[in-house]
Amino acid sequence: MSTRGEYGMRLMVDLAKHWGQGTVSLHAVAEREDLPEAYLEQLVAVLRKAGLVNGKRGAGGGYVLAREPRDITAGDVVRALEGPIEPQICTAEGEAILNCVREPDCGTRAVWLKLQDSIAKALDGMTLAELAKTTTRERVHV
Amino acid sequence: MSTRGEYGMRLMVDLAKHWGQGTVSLHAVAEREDLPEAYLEQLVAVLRKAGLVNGKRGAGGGYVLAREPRDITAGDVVRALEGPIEPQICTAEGEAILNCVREPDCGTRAVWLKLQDSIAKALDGMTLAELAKTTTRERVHV
DNA sequence: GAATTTCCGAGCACTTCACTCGGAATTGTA
DNA sequence: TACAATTCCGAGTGAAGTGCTCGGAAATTC
Repeated sequence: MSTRGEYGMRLMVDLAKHWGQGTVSLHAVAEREDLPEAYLEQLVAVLRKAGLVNGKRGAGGGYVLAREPRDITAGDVVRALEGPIEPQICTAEGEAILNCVREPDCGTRAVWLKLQDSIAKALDGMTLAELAKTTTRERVHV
Repeated sequence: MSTRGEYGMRLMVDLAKHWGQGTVSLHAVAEREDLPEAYLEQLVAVLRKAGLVNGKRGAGGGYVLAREPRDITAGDVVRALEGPIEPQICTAEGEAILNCVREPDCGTRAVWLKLQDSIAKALDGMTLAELAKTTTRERVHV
């Protein structure tokens, strides 16, 4: 997981916190979250193309979540920024690609399938609405 | 997850399959698994330093698992080859490092903590013994 | 028309990935 | 003792990805 996912998530959670309050400029987000603004521009472009945010140009413009915070999951954000959740090539999400040359049902495939499933369940189970109003201490019990 | 993890896992599962049959040469593994032998050399060096395999030099030499297959988990292998399981800096395994500048309990931290926990549980729950004797179709139900 | 803001593309230093290569040290076998 | 098979070790390399910066065009509001 790179900073793309981290920064992007911070950005999206920030937008979720300001849901219903009109557009939010990247400048404001960058300052609040202490992130490089020019870099955020790149990331938000990807999120926009993925249909997760809408941008409005001009003075007083900014970004808004394209859907309600409760309808956007952490999985949506991660998938947009880091690509599909697939630890290995032989576990592509959606398609069943088998590239294990010698054995089509190699034992190691089980590892990646289970891992992928585990990651996807964890990320798809969290919505921006939850993340926006909850602190770590309350939510996570490791 | 890079090919280091994939190749390394295939290597370890192969060794597990030949557990009790003496040493296995990298040449044999590379041929069976259709992997670049010279590259495997690098990976197995890491696994050896991590105490997961033992090497024996000379003709008829090769590698053996350092412990019984049921005492080595997929998590051991991944951690050795890909580093500690930590999706973000702020979720280092073992230590509690907080580097979120503005908010020490930022909401996004919950994402990474939950994700990390999920990955670790999945990987630490699979042993080489299981993987060695089971095919994908039997084990995984996605 | 001027300030603000999103859009867009290019570029850049750095690191990692996925290897290859050459060679030394060790061990079994003929 | 020669030799082949191995593990060990370090260095190097091309391609890709990371994490940015920069310049500028287009749209919108005041």
